[in-house]
Amino acid sequence: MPALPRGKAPQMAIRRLSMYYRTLAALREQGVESVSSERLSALTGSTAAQVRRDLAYFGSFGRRGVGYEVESLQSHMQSILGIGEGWPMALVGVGNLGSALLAYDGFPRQGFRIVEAFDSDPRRVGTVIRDVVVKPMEQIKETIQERQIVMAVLAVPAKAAQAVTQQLVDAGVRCLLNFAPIQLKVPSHIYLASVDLSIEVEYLSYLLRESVADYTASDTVRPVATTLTPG
Amino acid sequence: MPALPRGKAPQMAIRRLSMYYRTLAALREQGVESVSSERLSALTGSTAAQVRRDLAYFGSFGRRGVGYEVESLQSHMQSILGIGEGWPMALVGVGNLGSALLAYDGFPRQGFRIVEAFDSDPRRVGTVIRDVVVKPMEQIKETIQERQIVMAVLAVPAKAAQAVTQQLVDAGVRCLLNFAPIQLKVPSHIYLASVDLSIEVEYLSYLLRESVADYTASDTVRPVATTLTPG
DNA sequence: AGGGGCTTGTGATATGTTTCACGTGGCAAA
DNA sequence: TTTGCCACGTGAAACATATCACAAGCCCCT
Repeated sequence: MPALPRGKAPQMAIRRLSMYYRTLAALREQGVESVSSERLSALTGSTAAQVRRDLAYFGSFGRRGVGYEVESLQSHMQSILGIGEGWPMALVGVGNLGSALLAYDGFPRQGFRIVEAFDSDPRRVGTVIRDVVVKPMEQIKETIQERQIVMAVLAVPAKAAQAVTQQLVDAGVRCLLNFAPIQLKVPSHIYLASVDLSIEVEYLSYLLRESVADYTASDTVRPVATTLTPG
Repeated sequence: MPALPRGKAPQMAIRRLSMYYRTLAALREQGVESVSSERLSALTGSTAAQVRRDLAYFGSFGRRGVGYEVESLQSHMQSILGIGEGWPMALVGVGNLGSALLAYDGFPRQGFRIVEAFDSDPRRVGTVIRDVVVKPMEQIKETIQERQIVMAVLAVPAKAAQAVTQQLVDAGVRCLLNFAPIQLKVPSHIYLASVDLSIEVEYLSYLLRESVADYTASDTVRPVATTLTPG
C-alpha cells in the first residue's frame, strides 16, 4: 500500500533472488508452507537481514510475526525474475562447451530453452543435438528475427566472439550470455552476462597462493613448491 | 621501497587482475612494450584510476610519466595470480558439462590442467578423454592424495554435489570450482568459486523484464507479451 | 642543466552495499 | 479483550568499493 519509491536493487541482490527462488522451490517440494527470513538465510548462505532487505527492494511479501508464505513468495520471485516467460534462446558455437550447454537440462528446468544453434564449421552444420538442428552463421539474422529470439549464448572462441556479438546485436538480440574469455564490447542497450572460467580458476589460484605466503611485491620469481597437503 | 602496509584487495580487484593479465599477454604478442593505465583500462573495460588502484594493492609496477612495461607487468600479474605454478586439477562428474570442461583448452592455456577425472556411472568409468582416464568415485581420496591435487572442479548434479564436496575436502583438496546449481557448504579453510548458469540466465531475464516495465509489487500475473524487436 | 609535459601512486572524497537495531503489525493464548 | 511474543520492514550506522584530483617522479627536448 505504501507504494514506496523502492530504490534500484544492486546486482548482487538480484542474483540472490535466484537463490531464494530455487530454495523456495525446494521447500515447496518438501511440503513446507511458511518460512522465515532467518530460515531462508540459513539455507542460502545469506543473513536474515540481507534476505529481508533484498526482498524489500521489490515489495513486502511477508507477514510480521509470521514469515513468508512459501508458495506466494516463490511466485513473486518468479515474476520478478521473469522465469516462466519462456524466453527462447539461441546458441552460437557448438564446440565442446556449446554442445554441453545445448544438452544441459538446467536451462529448460528453469524455463529457458535453447531453440536454435549456429556454428561456422560446415562439419557441424546440420547435426542435431537435443532436437536442435545446427544452422550456419549466415542464417543467424533471419532465424533470430523470425523466432523473436531475445537471448543468445556465446560459446565461440575468443577471437570470434566480438564479431559474432555484432551479428547477434544486429539481428535484434537483447541479452548475451558470454562464455568466451574476452571482455565483450556491447552497445549500452544490450544486457551482458559473462562466465569466464579462466577468471574463476585464477581467482582460486590467487587465494591458494596467498594462503601459502602473503604476497608482497618482489622481483624474484620464487619457487614456492611448498606441498599443500593439510594436517 | 615504502613497503606500505598494502590493504587487502577486494575480490573484484583480483578478478580484474586476470583481465589485465590476459590483455597484457595479447599486447605482448602484438609486440607492444609499454602501456599506460589509460590504455589498459580501455582494453579491459575498466577506468584508468581503477587499474592503478588495483595494481597498487600489490606494489608499484609502473614508472611515472611513462606507464607500465608490458612484459614485466604481465609477469608480476602471473606471479600474483599463481599462474604457471601448474596446479593440477581433478574433475568430478564427466557428463555433458564435465566432458566439455575436460576438453576445454582454456584451462591448459592458462597453465591449469585437469589431470584426473571421476564419475559414479560405471559406463563412464574407464573411458578416456584427452588422455585422462575416468576413474570411479572410490578412488578419489587415494588419487588426490597421491598426486597432491589441490583444486577440484565439480560438474555433478545438484543432488550429489554436497556429498562429493565432502569427499574432496576429506581427500585434502583446498579449492573447489563448482558448477552445480546449489549453494555448497564448505569449511572455512576451503576456497570456493561457483559458476551458476541458472543465476546468470535469470539475471539477464530480470534485466529484460525490467526494461519492459519497471517492476513493482503486484498480485496479478500480467501477460506482458510485448514484442521486443527493437527499432 | 633546466623546464615542460606526461603518467603513476595515493590521500581524500563520493558512492554503493551490508549490517544493525528497533518500531510496527500480526497471531495465539488466557 | 488484553497480553506477550514473534518476525517483518526499514531508517540509520558501519563498512566496502570506486572515483577524484593532485603531488611526486620520470623522460625528453632544448
